[in-house]
Amino acid sequence: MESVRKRGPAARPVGRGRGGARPQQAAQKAKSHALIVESASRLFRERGFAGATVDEVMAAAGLTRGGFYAHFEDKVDLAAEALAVAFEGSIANLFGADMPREPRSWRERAAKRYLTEAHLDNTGGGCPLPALGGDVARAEPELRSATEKQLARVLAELEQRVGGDAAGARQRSIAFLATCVGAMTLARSVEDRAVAREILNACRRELTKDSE
Amino acid sequence: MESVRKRGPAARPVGRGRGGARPQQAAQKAKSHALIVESASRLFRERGFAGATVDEVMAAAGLTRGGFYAHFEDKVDLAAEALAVAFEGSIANLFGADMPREPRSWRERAAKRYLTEAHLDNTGGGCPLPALGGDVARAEPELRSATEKQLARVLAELEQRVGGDAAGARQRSIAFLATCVGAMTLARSVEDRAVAREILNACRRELTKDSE
DNA sequence: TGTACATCAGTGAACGCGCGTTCACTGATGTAC
DNA sequence: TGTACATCAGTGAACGCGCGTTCACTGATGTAC
Repeated sequence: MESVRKRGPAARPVGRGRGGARPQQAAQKAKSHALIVESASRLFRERGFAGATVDEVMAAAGLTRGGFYAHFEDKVDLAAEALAVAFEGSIANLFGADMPREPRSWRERAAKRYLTEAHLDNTGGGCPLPALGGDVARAEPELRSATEKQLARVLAELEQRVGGDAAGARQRSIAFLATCVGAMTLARSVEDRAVAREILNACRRELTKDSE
Repeated sequence: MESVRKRGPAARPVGRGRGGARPQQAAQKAKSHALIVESASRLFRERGFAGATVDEVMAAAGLTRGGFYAHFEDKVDLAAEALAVAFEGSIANLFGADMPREPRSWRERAAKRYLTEAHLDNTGGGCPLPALGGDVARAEPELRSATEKQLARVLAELEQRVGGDAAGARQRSIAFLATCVGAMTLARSVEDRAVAREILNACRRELTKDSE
């Protein structure tokens, strides 16, 4: 994970001699692929990129290790896809159709959803930023580029929801997200549940107070 | 690092037969000990607990691997000490005698110091919370207890500096710290320097704006 | 229609490597007599 | 004062283990003729 990656065209030699398309097999493979990525997305968030092994990810997807490299160039490649899937879930959770559109209501609902004990305990299914931000910071540039792209999406959505004067919307969006991510990071870094709760509650109140 | 630790009294058998104290040797050992912890503190922040090996830490301290277990029970033990040293530095940096005592000035100086490119690039010498928060969250409980203790110190200092009405001081302190930690986490998670800078600047402005 | 055959997702043993940890040893220090 | 000896910080080879990755193989699928 730390080391440089051997490159190469990885030329998938699809020289099918006579046969036509094999949609059945392709569909099966796509299904397995998605299963592997979902398993990885959860396991990586729970244990970090280095803490979850290729073996464990494949086993969680009901497969064996050997098949892995027919799906991914290497573990970093998997990490990039797993990260994207994790962001997808987070974005759907915070900006889905079930969320209010009025800024003040949205902020309250979003902060209540994010800064909660359920999320604290659900690292594997939660926001990838507190779960993997530290890992991404020291990983391959490709993972930071992937994160950057997803972060831009999150911020674009946020700008349409935070409310307040339009001029400061982007600044407030960034700070809102930073506070959420920092709060979860801090809350998960302490052992005492009461302290964790206090951190989450303090930030929730601060993010939904009137002046904001 | 993930596994449970073998316990045991680790009874250092100091049954000195005839000799008295050996202050020279003890002093030498203490010096080495401090060197190892400082090297670890930097390397762990840079690469994570799993990313820096016992070998590398000892080499950085000018020693060889074998001596390690005369200083520490295991790698987790080292991590706990390294974490404490990192917090010490961060606390000195934000609450030292060279910082203003007036709340508004302090906030400006603190945010300017923390949310800066120099800090962004200095993971190994910077705040342990964005650098190791994610690692601590999934590490041994002992590391979370250590973090909790240090966090309490940071918050106690913060409460005396953030300003505003006394009733909300703790809440504002927690949110202030969360925003700082989240901002650095986000900024380090993207590849484009301009984006990182925007994140840091947005949070700095938000934390020092008038209404706060 | 039947059959030979090409394809390919997935298997599982094996590889090389690096990690945390152990342990018999070394050499400098300084005390006891 | 001199010398034998106990102490102990640090050395470096070795250990067992688990990781990411490779590769020859299997068995199901479905096409070509």
